Amino acid sequence: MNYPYIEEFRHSLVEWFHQEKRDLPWRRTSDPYKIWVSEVMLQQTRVDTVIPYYNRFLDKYPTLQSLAYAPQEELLKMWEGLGYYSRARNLQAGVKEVVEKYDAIVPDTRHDISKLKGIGPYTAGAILSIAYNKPEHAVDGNVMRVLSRVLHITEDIAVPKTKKVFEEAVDALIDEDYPGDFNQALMDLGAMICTPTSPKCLLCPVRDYCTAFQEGDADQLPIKSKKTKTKKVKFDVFVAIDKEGKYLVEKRKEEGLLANMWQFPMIELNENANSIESFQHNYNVIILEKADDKDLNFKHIFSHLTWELNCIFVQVEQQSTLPNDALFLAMDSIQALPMPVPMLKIMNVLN
DNA sequence: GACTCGTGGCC
DNA sequence: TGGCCAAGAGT
Repeated sequence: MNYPYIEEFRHSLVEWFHQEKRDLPWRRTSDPYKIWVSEVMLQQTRVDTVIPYYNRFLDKYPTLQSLAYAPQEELLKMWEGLGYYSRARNLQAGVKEVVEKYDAIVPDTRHDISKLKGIGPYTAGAILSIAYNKPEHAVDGNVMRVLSRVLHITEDIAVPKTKKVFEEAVDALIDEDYPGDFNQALMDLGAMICTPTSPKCLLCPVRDYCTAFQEGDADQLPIKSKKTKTKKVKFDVFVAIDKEGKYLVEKRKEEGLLANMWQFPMIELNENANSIESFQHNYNVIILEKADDKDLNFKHIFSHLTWELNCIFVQVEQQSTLPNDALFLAMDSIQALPMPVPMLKIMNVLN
């Protein structure tokens, strides 16, 4: 885009934003911490999903200090159902570093803020531009979609290197008087007008500057290569209750999928193994009775794999010590633990 | 650079 | 219904 159209583009975009921007909770504050929380929650997550989590989270942790030293189990419970749970752990680590190393002031340079856990190129630019009014790019999926159309960029946005093209484009286009509004305007435009399918070009404030609109191929952009299919993994899930009416639960490993979340014991189904024997052996219990009348069998689809879960409801007796991170707990105690959605589905059946 | 890491909504 | 997505970051 050439001068003077850049200036007209900026003005039209920011003016539209001032008129049409959505009233969102994190737009009612200038607290860098609260904007930080919102940006982390919004990573790969829809606005409508985030809103109630955001409100509850800041009610519980209104300041950097209140989050920095919160118990991790409580923190995960606040994040329960939101997904990508490492975000919560990284956010707390970053917040703790700000409290201890930066005297509880969120850094205002890309150099420093990018060192914090959980803050990558996008989140750094979002916080700097929105909270500190710094002219920094914040390129997310929305921005790549909008600018791929406006500037008719046809490189594959699934290739990481392509993001640099868009960052340089934002650097050239950004409104240095209103960088936060400019960045948010691109995102709101992507969410409300310049949508992935059926873009509302006739309502677009910058269609006069949009090459794809002129070419009539906005719905063909951006170019994005496909992903690979998800793998399937089968488990038997043992919902085991003892004589006191307590259920056997265990804490997952501290790294990887659903790290540190709680679950009913799961035995992966292999061709050469008996899951019932494995369960009794691994957890030092014997099955007294199996409830064949109950039946719960369902799939849970993650972004990169699918669980096929078959629940087995049993009464058990403990024979010796349980493995680490496994214990029998009463139902109301289990409900205070952070559990992933597939386990919450099982919990619902028990109530 | 390719994988990993959640969930709910949409068509 | 299955695939695709939605304000990415870590490894």
